[in-house]
Amino acid sequence: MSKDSPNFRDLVLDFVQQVPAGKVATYGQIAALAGSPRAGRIVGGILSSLGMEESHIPWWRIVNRHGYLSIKGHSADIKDFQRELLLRENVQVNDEYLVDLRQFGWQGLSF
DNA sequence: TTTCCGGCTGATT
DNA sequence: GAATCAGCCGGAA
Repeated sequence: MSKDSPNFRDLVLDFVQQVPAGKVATYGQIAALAGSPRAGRIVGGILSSLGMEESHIPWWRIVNRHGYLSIKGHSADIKDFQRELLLRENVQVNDEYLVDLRQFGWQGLSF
């Protein structure tokens, strides 16, 4: 791997940080922006690997294509934590950990 | 180095 | 809408 070439990881993190508060983005969205529309799973893997250390990255604003908090985390309460963070940003999350992408989907970039 | 799995997505059936 | 297939890139074994 060349270190002078921007990896997917770096690009993904950069885009995730550009997600405005009160909005959520999908893995595919970020992946597409990073250059690979099918690499959504990589985005998930990256965010999970980051952990809370990279707190400057709003990983909690990343949900899957259905608006579901697909985060796996190391604890079963991680989703509840993410839900609270989103609710605090005026993002409605129901009991199923589902977000209404029609309303909060981040479509201010490619859409 | 190779191989396999995975927090996904889009297209097709 | 649900099920299936293939492609994407990274990390662990």
